Amino acid sequence: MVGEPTAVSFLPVDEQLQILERGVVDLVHRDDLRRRLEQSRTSGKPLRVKFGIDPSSPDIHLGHTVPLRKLRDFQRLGHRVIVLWGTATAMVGDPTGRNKTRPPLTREMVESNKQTYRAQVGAVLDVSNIEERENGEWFHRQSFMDCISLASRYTVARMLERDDFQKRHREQQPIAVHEFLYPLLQGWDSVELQCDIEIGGSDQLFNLLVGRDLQTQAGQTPQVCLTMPLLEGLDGAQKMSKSLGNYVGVAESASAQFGKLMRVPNALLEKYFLLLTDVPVAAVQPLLGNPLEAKFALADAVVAGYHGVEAARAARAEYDRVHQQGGVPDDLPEWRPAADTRRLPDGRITLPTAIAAAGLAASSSEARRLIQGKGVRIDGAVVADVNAALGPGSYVAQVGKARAARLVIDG
RNA sequence: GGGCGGAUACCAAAGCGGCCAAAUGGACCAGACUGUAAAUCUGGCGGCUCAGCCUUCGCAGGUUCGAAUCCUGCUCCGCCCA
Repeated sequence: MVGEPTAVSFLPVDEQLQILERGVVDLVHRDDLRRRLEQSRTSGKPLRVKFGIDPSSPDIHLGHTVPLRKLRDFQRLGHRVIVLWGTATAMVGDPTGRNKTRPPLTREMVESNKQTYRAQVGAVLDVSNIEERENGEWFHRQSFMDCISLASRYTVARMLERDDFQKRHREQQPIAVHEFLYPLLQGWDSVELQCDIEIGGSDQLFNLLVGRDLQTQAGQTPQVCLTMPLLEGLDGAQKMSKSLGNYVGVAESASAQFGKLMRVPNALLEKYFLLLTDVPVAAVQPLLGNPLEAKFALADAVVAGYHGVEAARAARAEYDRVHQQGGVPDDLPEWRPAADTRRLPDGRITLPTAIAAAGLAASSSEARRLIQGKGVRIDGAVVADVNAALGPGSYVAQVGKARAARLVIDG
């Protein structure tokens, strides 16, 4: 989705504030933000709003879009969005929320992650109208003595104020010295970029606040810090993350996104509406009375944002057919036996072999167990026989309600 | 630098010479129920050409008819003292 043309003149401050405060967790300080908005409106000068992205993983999901959407709000209101690629900081590794030291990334990994990331950020922001920077610009050319100088601006006691450091310290988990440096690096970015505002996840508050201190020391007006909630994933418990498998990817197909959003726990519906859609708060409440309908509305809104209204409609129709009428999904992945696929003497392929080879099960042993557990259907009929085998032909194989493929076996 | 203790499957954690592919809980998968989700119940949860066979209990050797369990060395981790 692409933003509307940049506003020529700014909206009244109260209207801007109303939009900007949606979903926000921390705002340090609200009065500062108001003052800055007033100044920018008077002077006609947009605010500089920074968001740092450490390209430490290659894909972005709906959890990442929460702060990105906030940036988009700023962008649409005519402010200057700065996406700061943490090419240097990604190699240090943000200790936030970690209970152990992050493994360092190589420069190559960082660069390739950045490329994929960048393409996906465009799904939320108008990337033709942002300022892109890298903190490698300054950190890669600074000397060790610069680093010492930066480190001297903050005390150990202040670093230890952080919950996660405190916890690790108390539990006698290791904290590497460079981890103390991370917040300083992030804060220094704000000095270099002369930010008016920095946005981050709510776990980033400490890092954002360090930026204020460093800016003050550097003679700049300290930035406004604005944090957004962390979004729980589909399991309803943990933060959305790729490694936990509880995510909805920005780059996923419309039907995949739709199906996943229909699996969001009811308890999270309101939060998802607030953070992932533009549906007015007042309009959300009445929807929640009927969780199923609300969920359809949510999935519609989100999928339409990434794939368009038509695709969302089609995804919904498909969902209806597949999940509510037990049908078969569109766009079945097609599997054909490879040359080395094991066959019976008569040329047939056993079902467990085919199911596993087609990627519907992790192994033929698992496929076998699934069959025994009545979890496998061929052309809509449950297969009970572990020793079933497929001759030439085309079959629709389904495992559970989510996995399906078309098996095409030649003679 | 000194003194202890530990490394078991995705995670946590039993086992301490055969009855161990390895208890139990969580996560996860499938089934029943449910127009979503949740709850509940059932089954599964190393691999294979699967009533049998093969590979696993930090790594490498050794003792034994037989080892996750005993011995030796190595690596890593935690605790306590300095």
